[in-house]
Amino acid sequence: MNMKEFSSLVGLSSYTLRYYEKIGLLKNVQRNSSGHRVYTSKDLRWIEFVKRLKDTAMPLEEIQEYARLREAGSSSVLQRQALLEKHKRNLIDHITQQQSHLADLEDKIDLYKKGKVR
Amino acid sequence: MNMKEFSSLVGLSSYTLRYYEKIGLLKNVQRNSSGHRVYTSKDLRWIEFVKRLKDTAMPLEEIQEYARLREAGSSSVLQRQALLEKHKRNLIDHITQQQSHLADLEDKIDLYKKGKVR
DNA sequence: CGTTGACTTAGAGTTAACTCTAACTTGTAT
DNA sequence: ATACAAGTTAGAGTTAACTCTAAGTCAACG
Repeated sequence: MNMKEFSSLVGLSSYTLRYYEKIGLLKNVQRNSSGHRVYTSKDLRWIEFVKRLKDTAMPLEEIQEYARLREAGSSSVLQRQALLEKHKRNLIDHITQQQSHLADLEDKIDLYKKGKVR
Repeated sequence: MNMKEFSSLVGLSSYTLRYYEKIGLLKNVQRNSSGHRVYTSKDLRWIEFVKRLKDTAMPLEEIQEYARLREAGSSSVLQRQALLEKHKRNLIDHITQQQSHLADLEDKIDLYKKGKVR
């Protein structure tokens, strides 16, 4: 799969994909005879995973750390699990806080609906 | 209330508070005889509201827009309500997506727990 | 065979949201 | 009175995460 197809498939610009490779988020991307990148379904699954971590507010630096651990092989399995479990706790806290903010926002909108805001 | 007290009460640095004032997020802050800022409980309620919008990922530019509308008085009530209702829809979408990501993350962690990750 | 479009690189530029610095003034404690 | 903490301003610097530019290569099309 070439740059253009992969880019539109994952919804990231070619700039961003090259940037991710540059900072080590995406490794060992294959090249064809003319030096162009060739993406595989393995790259697709990895980028989708990276996107989910990013969308749940994990900094790229921490995703890099996960990538580095993965690169290190089986010996890092426990560290990777711990990293994801920490992220899960953060995510749960985040969702809880967003729900509380939503309730506050609904209260505020109710004041507008009742004409109590001037 | 002086800068230091207000700063620690709202959890924003003095730098940030001055910055918010500079960009028009915080208006008409009172001054004492020596030119130092004096914050009121009205400022406190407003900043807490701003913080909630910010924590729910509303860009400062859009919060500025709300501030501007508020400044314009009663004639902008409907616009402000519409802005908050749009934000509410965004927030609900965000929470839904985060919950879905959480489920995916839990699945991934389960793979680790079952020793299915190498 | 020449243009078009997609690709390559290194490195510069952008954006949002702060965060800090320099130079200075003012209020409080010893 | 003098040190020290806290405040002031304008404007410069930082950070994360892109985003773009310049200069070039390469394959396919008419």
